Amino acid sequence: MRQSKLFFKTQKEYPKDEISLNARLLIRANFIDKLMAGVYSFLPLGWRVHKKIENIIREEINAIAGQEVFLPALQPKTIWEKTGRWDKMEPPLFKFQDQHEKDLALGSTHEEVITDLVGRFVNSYRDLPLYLYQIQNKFRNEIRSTGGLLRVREFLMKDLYSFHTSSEDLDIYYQKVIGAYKKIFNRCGFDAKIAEASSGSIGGDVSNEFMMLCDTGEDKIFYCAKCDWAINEEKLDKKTLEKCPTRLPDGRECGGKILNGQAIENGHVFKLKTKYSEKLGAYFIDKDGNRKPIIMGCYGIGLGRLMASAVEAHNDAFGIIWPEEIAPFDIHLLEIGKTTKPLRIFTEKIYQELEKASLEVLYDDREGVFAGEKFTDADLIGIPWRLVVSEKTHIAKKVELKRRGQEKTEILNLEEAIKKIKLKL
RNA sequence: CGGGCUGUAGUAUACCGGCAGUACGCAUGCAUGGGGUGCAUGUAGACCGGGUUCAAUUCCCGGCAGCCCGACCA
Repeated sequence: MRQSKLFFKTQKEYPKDEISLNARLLIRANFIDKLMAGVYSFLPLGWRVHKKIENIIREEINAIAGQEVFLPALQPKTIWEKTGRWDKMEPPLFKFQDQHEKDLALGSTHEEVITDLVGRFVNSYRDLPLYLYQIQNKFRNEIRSTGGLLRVREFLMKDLYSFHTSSEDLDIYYQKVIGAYKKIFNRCGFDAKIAEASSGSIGGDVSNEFMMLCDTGEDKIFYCAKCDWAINEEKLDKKTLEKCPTRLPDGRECGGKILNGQAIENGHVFKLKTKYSEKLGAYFIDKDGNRKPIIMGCYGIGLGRLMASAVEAHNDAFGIIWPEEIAPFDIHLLEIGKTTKPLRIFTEKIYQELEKASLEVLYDDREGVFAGEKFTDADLIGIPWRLVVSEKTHIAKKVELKRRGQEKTEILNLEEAIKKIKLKL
């Protein structure tokens, strides 16, 4: 992508009135734009990051047999009344009426819709288990939006729903989802702690939150220094914890030291059991001919929040430092100094070679922009590798390679640089 | 929703009860070309409504909007 053509303009100042680090960086670096409190546009750079997160999630959920669907955001009051959540979810349910004064809601979550759907299609134990997910906009009439992208009123969520014939089968799949989630969060650049949590308005008796340690997080957790076990403070009814209670595969206790800190909740998984299936009439006939409610689980990840968390976790005084897998591009190619024809030909060739090597390149080909501004922009945007070309390197037939967040600059030829980048990627 | 703070060019800000200033941006020109370059010219602004006053961007009231604290939230 040629930067001169990119719909994008970094700002010289941080936005006033934004305290939240992710909002300050993402707005200033022009990844997102705020339309109103808790409602943001994703601009080309930001949308690329968002898409990468989306694809990572899709890959990992497909890998555990998830089938992607797309459910409506516009939902009738009737199904919400069946579960008793029409009144209970206000807020955060957005409610309004259509032309015919029929009550509607914008989906803040999709248990009702999916359970209604599955209930009408699943009749037999032979149809189960079933794993359906979507990546779709959720609308939440939050009392207050906070922390930039951390808590917004409209956002894309990956929500997966599983349907089983038994609790045992749910338990097995629940663990599979936890495994997939670990991979997703690792690929997005951080280790998540898996916290025992309370279920809130979603319900069910067991739930786990995927927590990223971060001083600006809204939740306080107690976590193990050795493994990924944790517990949300709200779940910890005053009993003190000294050692990690997790059972290792060999049956011993983990016994790791317990620490505490603030964390951001990036995902939440629930064992719903039959809470929704009973109310919405989602039953199946088992092997012995008995009619039983379907056993359910549900599993959510907020994509924008995940993106914000990555920014909160990876930055320095100069800007964002994207983890490789979710960076908007692999390489930021800068041509600096006065643009002369021979230099431009040299840089264009490098740009082509990089793309030929299947690398994603943002090419700062802007003319008349000073080196300092290009460097400052590059640091702010935070693409993992910076490749600089100038009259100096042109004469030497070399490029300068620097990794965002590290001091060292290397001067080498293009083939060596590509090799190096590919090894790290 | 309750509490607190705040609304001045695209952005960040200054001053003021009496014609609204600066920096960046943007446009044009010349110079320049390795960490937001220099000079010149131009461009663009008081959230909305009411009140007090000879006069309101400034003071008062009401809206609206933003941020922050509270709310079992992906």
